[in-house]
Amino acid sequence: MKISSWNVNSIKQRLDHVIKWLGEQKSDLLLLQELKGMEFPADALEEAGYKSFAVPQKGRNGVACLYKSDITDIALLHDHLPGHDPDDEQARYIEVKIGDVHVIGIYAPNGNPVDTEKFDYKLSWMGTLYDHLKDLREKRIDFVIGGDFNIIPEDKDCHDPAAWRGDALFRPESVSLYRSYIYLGLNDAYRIFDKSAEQYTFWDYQAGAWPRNNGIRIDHFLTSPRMTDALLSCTIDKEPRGWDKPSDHVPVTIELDL
DNA sequence: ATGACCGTTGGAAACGGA
Repeated sequence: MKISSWNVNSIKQRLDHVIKWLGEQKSDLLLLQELKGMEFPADALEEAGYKSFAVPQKGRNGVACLYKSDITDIALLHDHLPGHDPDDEQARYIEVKIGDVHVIGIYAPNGNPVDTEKFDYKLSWMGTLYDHLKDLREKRIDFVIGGDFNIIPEDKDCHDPAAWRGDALFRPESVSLYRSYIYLGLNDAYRIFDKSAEQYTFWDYQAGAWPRNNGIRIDHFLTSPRMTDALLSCTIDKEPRGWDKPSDHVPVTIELDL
C-alpha cells in the first residue's frame, strides 16, 4: 500500500501536476491539502483513475483523499476534526477507513503571527488533534496520519534554525504539541529510514529559496506502532518543485506492507 | 544583483500563506 501526501497550493492551478505525478507514482491513496476553492475536479481525476473524498472551502484551506478507482473497501469517516468547534468552517481534516486502517489527512494551522489569535488557534487545533489521536491509540486502532503539519520538528529540518526560532512553525509550544503525538507511540516515518539527512518539503516562492535550498521539512507522516512495523519506505520527492508553476510544497510517500 | 512570490477574491488591492 502506497500512500502519499501533497500540499498543492490550489488544486485548480496544480491539476496537471497531480495527474502527471500520480501517473508516475501510482500511489494507492493521495492526501491533498490547500485545495483553495470550492471547485474540485473530481471528474478529471476519475478519468485519471482516482476517485475522491473532498472537503473544500471557499478561497483557502481544503483537503481531500484520492484513491485508486479499484479500491472498494474504503469509507469516509470524518470531514471535520472530532472534538473541534463544529461551527468552524476551516477545512483542515479528513479521515477515511481502508480495510481496518484509518488514514488521516491534515492541513494544520500555520499560526503566524505568534502574538495574535492565530497562534492560539494553532495550539488549540493541535491540542484537539492530540485528544483524538490518543483516543484512537486507546482503542488500539491502526492508523497513519499525513499532511502539512506546519511544524519543523528539529533543527536539522530547516536550513537556518536561528532564523526560524521565533516562528509559529518552530516555537517550543508548537513543537511540544507535535512531540506529544510522538509520545503516544507514533513515529515520524521519514526519520525511521534517515536519522540525519537534511531533507525539506517546502521552499518559499520568495528570495530564491528553492535554488538556495533554503527550505523546511513540515509535511510529515506519523504511524501508529503496527503501521511503523509495516513501513517499507518513506520518500520525499523534490522533483515537482522544479516543474513549471510548481506548488511550494512537494509530495511525501510511505509504503506499507499490509 | 544578498532578492524581485503566488493564488483567491472580486473586479483594486487586501489577505493568507510559511
